[in-house]
Amino acid sequence: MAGVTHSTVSRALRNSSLVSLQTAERIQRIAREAGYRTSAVARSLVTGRSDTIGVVVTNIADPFIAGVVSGIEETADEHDLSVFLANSNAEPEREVRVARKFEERRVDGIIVTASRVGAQYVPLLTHMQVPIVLLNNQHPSQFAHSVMIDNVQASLDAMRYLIRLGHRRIAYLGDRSGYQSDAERYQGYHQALREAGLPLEPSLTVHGDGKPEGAEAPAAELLALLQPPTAIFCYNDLSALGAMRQVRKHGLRIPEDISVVGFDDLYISQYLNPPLTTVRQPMRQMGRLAMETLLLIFAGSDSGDAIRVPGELIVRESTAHPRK
Amino acid sequence: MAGVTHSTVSRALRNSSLVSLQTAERIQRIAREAGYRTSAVARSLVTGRSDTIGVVVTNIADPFIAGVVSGIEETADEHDLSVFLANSNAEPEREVRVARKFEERRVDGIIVTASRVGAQYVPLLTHMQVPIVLLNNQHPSQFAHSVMIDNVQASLDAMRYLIRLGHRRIAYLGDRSGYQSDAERYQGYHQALREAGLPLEPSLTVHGDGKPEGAEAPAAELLALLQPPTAIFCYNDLSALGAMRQVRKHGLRIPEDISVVGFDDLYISQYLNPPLTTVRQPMRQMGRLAMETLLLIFAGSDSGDAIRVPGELIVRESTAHPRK
DNA sequence: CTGAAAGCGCTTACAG
DNA sequence: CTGAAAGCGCTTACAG
Repeated sequence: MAGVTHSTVSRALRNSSLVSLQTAERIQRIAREAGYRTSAVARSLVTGRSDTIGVVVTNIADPFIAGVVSGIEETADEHDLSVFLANSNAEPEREVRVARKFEERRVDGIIVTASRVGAQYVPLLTHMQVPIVLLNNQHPSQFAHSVMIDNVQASLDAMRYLIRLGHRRIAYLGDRSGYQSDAERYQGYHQALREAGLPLEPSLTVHGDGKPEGAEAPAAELLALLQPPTAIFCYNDLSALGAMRQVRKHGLRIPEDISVVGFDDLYISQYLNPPLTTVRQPMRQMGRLAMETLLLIFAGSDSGDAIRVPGELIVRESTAHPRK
Repeated sequence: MAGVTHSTVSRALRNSSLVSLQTAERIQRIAREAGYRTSAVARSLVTGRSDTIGVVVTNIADPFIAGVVSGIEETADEHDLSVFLANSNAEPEREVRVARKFEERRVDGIIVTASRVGAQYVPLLTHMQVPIVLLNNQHPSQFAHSVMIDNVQASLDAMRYLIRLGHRRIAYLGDRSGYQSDAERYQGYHQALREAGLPLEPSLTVHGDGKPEGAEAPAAELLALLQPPTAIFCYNDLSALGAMRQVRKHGLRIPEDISVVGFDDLYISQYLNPPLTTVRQPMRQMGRLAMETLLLIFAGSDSGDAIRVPGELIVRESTAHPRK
């Protein structure tokens, strides 16, 4: 106690204009000396806002996701919001469970990255009291708010580039089928082939799981073909990593014998040997956009837009003209 | 209202034994149908526990840190704790600021990864009300609780391996000097040289910044030496990435012309070309240990130990016997 | 087994 | 500019 009440202290600490400058300063000094720290939980209870958001990710160790979270955290911090982080392990039930937990914690909003929540779960998420923004969600749904990379345009760009180099037999090494981003990237692949009058050969489309290990077997299949492809367009950089290893195992050189293109432009991709040609997803900026969408919702301007972010083809040394 | 009071509802939802099974079930059903979600913030206010921990990291986009956070989150989730995540950008003031913010949020504990908080800040952290565990902290300090990789042993192992291969001119490409992990890894380097009766040549020790870009200039210096090293022991895998690129730029081959060793064993290191020989830090497990230390403190068994985790040398294809 | 009461630590109209 | 009072949504002894 410093001679005043409760209320005055509260006002002094929040810099209310309803308190004289000198008492305010005195109180702040005493508070500092005593090591007083306002209880954000008590404040939340009365204000009804927690100044907190929840981020659910499939796996924080995935470098794409870590980049996105970095952008989210940065923006949240600028606005004095704290962020809860939870992994879903790409399990839909878990995703719903952690979202519910966030709701109990009275977060002001939730961002879900690469949501795996399918049709059966959407209602559970939709009926939550908390605004939700989806980033690169893997199931088309009626969510009002989302931030997504423009997969079709981006893979179209990458494919057109390969075709311009002279490639005629281009393979697509996808993610597990069924997810939206895989379907859209395949769509770009397909469309580019059609544009160029090239046949869509089924044996040139294979599926991994978005990780290096998972890409090795399908890449091997491709290389074992009677007429192997001269270029492989991969679902993401991690898949490209597995494909490249497999290419080397077969004694082939990149890009002389076969070109490889990735998707994401992970931080490390420029340091690979050879540096990887890929489509850049501006992960940090996408995280930022998702957070800003939430901020807009908090401010009441509920636009309800689905934001599409363009990808950018980054040409490096893993691609070249085909052999013959 | 379902015919009972406040208190009974609270008891029913928390599965208290002080309530009849049938009323409990009825209440739970009604709660579910009404979409009722307990307010964790109100609960925290009365219980005095938030079931929440804060994790401060230098940069979540760093793959080592993402691995650690993954282990923390996993363990926290198993114990029904939610985790706050904040980046410090390796700025000591910011680190203190976010730790304070966590204190306001009444987290039950804090884990700081790769703390950059130097001597002048330690008191600020020490005087907090919340238990703190440091993971790979970068300044020796009087913190009771810490989890650290055994840097000296690990780099000793790596160096002994290189010496056994026949290398006599081995360089150390470190982090910015002044940090504990750099100092300790250098110590292992130094000690191994002494053991083998090899001279400690100053020009063979250079400093980067723990990132690929930052390693390129010092690596170039090394390669420009009249007698360049036959092996480079790098502070971490990211530095090794930059060093390897520089080696290639100089037209040299790895490992035929020069061997490269990293530290961390990032997920992607096994997929590099060539796959990187490195010291594995069990990041996930280290995160888990930090969280378990916090759990122990919560349970009152305040051991006060500093945990040292051994590193493991992983031999891959970036190392070989020296040329001549 | 259930209810009535107090209280966790704040904020914020409402008076003065 | 400051104080007294109510209340945010829970939990938990205390009675019964």
